[in-house]
Amino acid sequence: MTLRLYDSLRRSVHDVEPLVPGRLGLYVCGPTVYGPIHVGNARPFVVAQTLARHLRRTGWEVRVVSNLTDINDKIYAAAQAEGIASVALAERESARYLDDTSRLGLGRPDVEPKVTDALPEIIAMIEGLIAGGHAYAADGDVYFRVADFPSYGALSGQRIDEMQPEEITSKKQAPLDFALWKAQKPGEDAAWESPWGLGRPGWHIECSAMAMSALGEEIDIHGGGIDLKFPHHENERAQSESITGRPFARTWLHNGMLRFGGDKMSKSLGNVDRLADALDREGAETLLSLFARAHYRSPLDYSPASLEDARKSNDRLREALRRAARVAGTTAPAAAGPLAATAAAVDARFRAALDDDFATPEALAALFELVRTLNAALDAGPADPADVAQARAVLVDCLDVLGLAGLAATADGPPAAAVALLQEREAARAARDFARADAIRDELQALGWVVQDLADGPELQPA
RNA sequence: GGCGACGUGGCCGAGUGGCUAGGCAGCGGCCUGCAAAGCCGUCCACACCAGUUCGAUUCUGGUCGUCGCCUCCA
Repeated sequence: MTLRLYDSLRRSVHDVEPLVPGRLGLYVCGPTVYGPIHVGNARPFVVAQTLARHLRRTGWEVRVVSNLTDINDKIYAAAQAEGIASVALAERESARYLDDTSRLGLGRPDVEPKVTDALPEIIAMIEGLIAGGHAYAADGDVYFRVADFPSYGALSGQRIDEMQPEEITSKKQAPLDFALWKAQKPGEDAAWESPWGLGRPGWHIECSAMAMSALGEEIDIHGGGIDLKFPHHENERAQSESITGRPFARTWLHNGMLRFGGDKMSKSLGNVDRLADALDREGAETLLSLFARAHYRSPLDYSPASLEDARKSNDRLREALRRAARVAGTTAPAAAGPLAATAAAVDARFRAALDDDFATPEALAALFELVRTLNAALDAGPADPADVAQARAVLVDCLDVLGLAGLAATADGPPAAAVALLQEREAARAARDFARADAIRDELQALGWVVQDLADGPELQPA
């Protein structure tokens, strides 16, 4: 099966043709670390990590690179507001970003470069741009000459003559020119040496430099939020292609925005839910399920109702896995029954859906088909344990791609007190004292355990 | 104002020129002491107006509306 992805530059879905057969390099723009990230910021991370999991499962060798921008105007501002050194603030927020995203349980990108570690590459690239006539130094600053890059605007669909840029700053030669290097300004407590004096890189150059450094001059896939398309990715493209004369990214991958209360979730609007808070409240699985429910390019509604839906669909998956585990035992996967056949078909459909522009909703639908078939088989009577084990294995395997394998985890058993109550309830039921039995069920509920009377006896599950 | 995306059933959310998306919720049934879980059946669609077509939710044009970008932004 061929991997197909939507390329923002070509504005269509196309077959992915890797630079090296069997291998894919993926660069995703990470955060500027000036404060805690919100749930929306997590979307590109989740898309990249889950896409990589799918690709690895289907035989690709994948290298994910995602940067931390730890030099930026906002970092100076935030540090000043707190009265601490900007370097200290960036380090603290970098660590916090790594902690927060790690809690999603999707692992880490293979490489996570920081701007502060990439100054030599950045400076070399700026020198190259100046040498090639694509950029010019001006009194400690360096600017990229946009007029020098004919296809500027092609990625974002902006036309240079239609753009209404801010008024020209004194050192720029043209309004659209953007900074590659900025001279240190008063109040900025950190600066780096360069051929143009003390200063720091502009916003866009670091991604070009770090992407090339980690993945080469041409990269397979470059991703990020769609709000980065302009100017960030447009500028990255201009810089990179000016210096190499080759396409920078073979596929530009952009995820849609998270909507919160009808608007894009963003720090500037203030309608944010911090990722750490959301993880505390909802847990990683609910958030990951929510992300998977919508196609990565679509806007995604983040609301109590959508979280509730995500939680409940996880419950359904968890319940099916639990039922299957009771029957499956430790049977070796040598199954060939009808359920195993369905499982195989669903696995194929799951992979095909993700290969087709990473259609997680369709992939999820395939899994629910297997859930329904599995439940029906379990309802129908004694099921072949090997078949059930096979179906369960496929479910777990597929869910793992989405970071949801934890739904198969067996919870810690109930405490002795709860077990005792359950036994008491069984005695009451045997005596047909249903009032007593129901009262005990309420007590168990209060302890956090739900009773289910199954065909082969009662079972306690975490509420 | 410019560029782009999109408008699907009670809600969320896929998809397709004629053939079941899926989840949640509702209704009926089975199972159950009851409940939960599950299964079966079922109601509720493709913003509006034209056009193309044997046939459009699916293509074309227009209208209205929503969202994103054009400034920091995942």
